[in-house]
Amino acid sequence: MSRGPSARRPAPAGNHHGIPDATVARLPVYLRVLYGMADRGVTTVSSEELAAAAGVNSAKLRKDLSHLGSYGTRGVGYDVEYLVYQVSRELGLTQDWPVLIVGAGNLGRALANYGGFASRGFRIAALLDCDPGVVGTVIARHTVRSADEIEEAVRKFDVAIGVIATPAAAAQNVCNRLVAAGVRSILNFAPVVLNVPSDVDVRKVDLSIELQILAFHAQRRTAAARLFDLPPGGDLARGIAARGLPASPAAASPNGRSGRGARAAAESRAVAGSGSEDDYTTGAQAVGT
Amino acid sequence: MSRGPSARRPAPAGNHHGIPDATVARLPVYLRVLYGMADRGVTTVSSEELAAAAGVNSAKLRKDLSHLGSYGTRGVGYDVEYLVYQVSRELGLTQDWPVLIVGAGNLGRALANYGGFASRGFRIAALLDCDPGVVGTVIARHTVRSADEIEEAVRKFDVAIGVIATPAAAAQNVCNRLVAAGVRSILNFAPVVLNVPSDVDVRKVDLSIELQILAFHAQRRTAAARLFDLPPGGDLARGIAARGLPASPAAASPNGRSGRGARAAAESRAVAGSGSEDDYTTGAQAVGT
DNA sequence: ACGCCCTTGTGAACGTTTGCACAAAGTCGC
DNA sequence: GCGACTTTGTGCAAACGTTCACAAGGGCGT
Ligand SMILES: NC(=O)c1ccc[n+]([C@@H]2O[C@H](COP(=O)([O-])OP(=O)(O)OC[C@H]3O[C@@H](n4cnc5c(N)ncnc54)[C@H](O)[C@@H]3O)[C@@H](O)[C@H]2O)c1
Ligand SMILES: NC(=O)c1ccc[n+]([C@@H]2O[C@H](COP(=O)([O-])OP(=O)(O)OC[C@H]3O[C@@H](n4cnc5c(N)ncnc54)[C@H](O)[C@@H]3O)[C@@H](O)[C@H]2O)c1
Repeated sequence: MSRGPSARRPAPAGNHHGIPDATVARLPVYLRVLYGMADRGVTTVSSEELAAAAGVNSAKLRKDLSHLGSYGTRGVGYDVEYLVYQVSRELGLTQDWPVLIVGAGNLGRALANYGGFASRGFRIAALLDCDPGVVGTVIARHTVRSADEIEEAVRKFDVAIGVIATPAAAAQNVCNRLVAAGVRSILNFAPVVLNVPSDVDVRKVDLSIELQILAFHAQRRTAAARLFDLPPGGDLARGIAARGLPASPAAASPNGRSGRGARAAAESRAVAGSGSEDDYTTGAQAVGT
Repeated sequence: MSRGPSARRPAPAGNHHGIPDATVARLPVYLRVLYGMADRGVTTVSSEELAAAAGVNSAKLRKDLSHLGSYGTRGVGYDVEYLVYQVSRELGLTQDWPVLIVGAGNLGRALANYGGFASRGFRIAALLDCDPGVVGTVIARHTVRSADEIEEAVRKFDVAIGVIATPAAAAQNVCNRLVAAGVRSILNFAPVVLNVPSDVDVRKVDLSIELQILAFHAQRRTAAARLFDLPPGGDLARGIAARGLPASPAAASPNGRSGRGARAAAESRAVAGSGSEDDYTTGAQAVGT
């Protein structure tokens, strides 16, 4: 697995297995919307309505659902309850998934306390940490166990999904142990590229990356706003690209005036070494997801 | 914005703006790896090495970097420090980004306490909550303010990025107020599809969706393992698709024996109404990201 | 000064995803 | 029972993303 390109069935015509990744990623959204509708007493929904609620194009929604089978009724729409069942089944949510959380720090605790965790069949099997001061404490009804017990916990609770919420420096090691213990699905919160065998499926959640993507677009927006302050063909990027770090650090945020005001450029951070205790890296694993 | 399809420049030949979204999403990973290398004293890196460390194909890495300009040296590779600077600049990280966090619960607190937050120029401007019991308390050196002050805080701190860490039921409302106050970049942790004007950029982080995607692949894996227990052309999905909920609830996990043992199917959850206090939905916004 | 060798940058092929548009299929009113 | 109307399911083309493979370019040894 490891959601890289590599393995994926070419999806032969009579496609019953081989649901596109893009579709799989949207099914949980549809499911959440469907649950909401069921709660409000809606019994039937058209692709148009469902698509609007999920924020997608209705054709895309129909194509997505068509991968699961023909569960709609032409002229009417989809039966909400029935569709909930079908989507749940396809996603494997009709069974329970014991989840092991490694790292009971800020994030691990938040996850353990999170109610929505259990709502789709994910059950916290155990919570591990290596800090003797934390081991033994109780978090959300779970007594934190020692990180030495990874293998034991995986076996004992038949853990299928491991969550890594340790500092980046420990993540690869924890990952290796989870994999060695038989875990094949890992959700990684540490900002590291994990190195895993190809049959292991890793997904990452990286807050910092999300913020950086937002920053990119935000910058793009304000850059567009000052579009007319610059020479028409002007290319400020290549202008300073004559190699050797830019003459003036301030070159990065030229002609100040912009919507949000060009704040003091934090050059030292951008130019040289690390920024946090967290930086770290090794190995290879698909980066896109 | 709202990273949906809609707006994106066709990227005319002389492409200097219009970096593909897929590339933008990977730049932060490259950046992190580069920082790590800089810390270890590496001064030069080839696309092959950098790609391996980031877990991507080297051709993809080169193409990604080529969108920023020609910053490599043939026969040699890339200068680490220089590349760090260029990627940072492209992402808009050479300026500071004041971030406003709304919702100081489990997650909001974890975010506020998170050190790596500040490492790329993201600075927590303020932390808001609506619970009188929480307002006034101090979290990570920030005194929690009242959620009534959204507009004021946005103005006062020149907030560009808003983080929503409230329960799902409050998210759309908070979002509306952030947008009205001028925030154009939002990171949403609540499991809701936010409805925003097209010039607002929303990214979501949804733990539950990630787990569900993992569960899908995990199920697929174990299904493959029992491949030979079923009739060759057998299609258990359509078998019960003759409408009307499946005769026997257990139909979802037929012939038990599978790698991980078919656990008690949580039918009640899968079939009918909601599962958590969180389910909720409205509006439209791109679902893929 | 020259040529070898290494690595970048990119053209072109391929696979995946999206969205349009419409025929097929079913419902509902009469 | 039938015809009009609604909505699904899908063929197709365009957009987007990934990967291969190699020519162009630059450093370095001689
Ligand atoms: N807190 C956030 O908002 C946030 C946001 C994004 C990413 N992250 C990432 O998530 C991870 C956890 O963040 P956090 O804020 O909870 O950090 P934290 O320092 O609060 O907690 C980390 C916990 O892991 C434990 N630990 C360390 N090594 C371990 C090991 N080998 N085995 C088991 N446990 C071990 C520590 O004892 C500590 O309790 C970090 O990698 C961080 O970069 C956190
Ligand atoms: N904790 C997790 O691990 C986790 C994981 C995934 C998703 N989420 C989602 O993140 C969100 C926050 O999760 P949490 O665990 O921190 O919840 P929480 O209940 O611990 O905290 C929510 C906080 O938001 C505050 N709040 C409520 N309405 C508000 C409003 N209108 N304005 C400002 N503040 C308001 C509450 O007072 C509370 O302090 C939820 O939507 C949850 O579904 C949480």
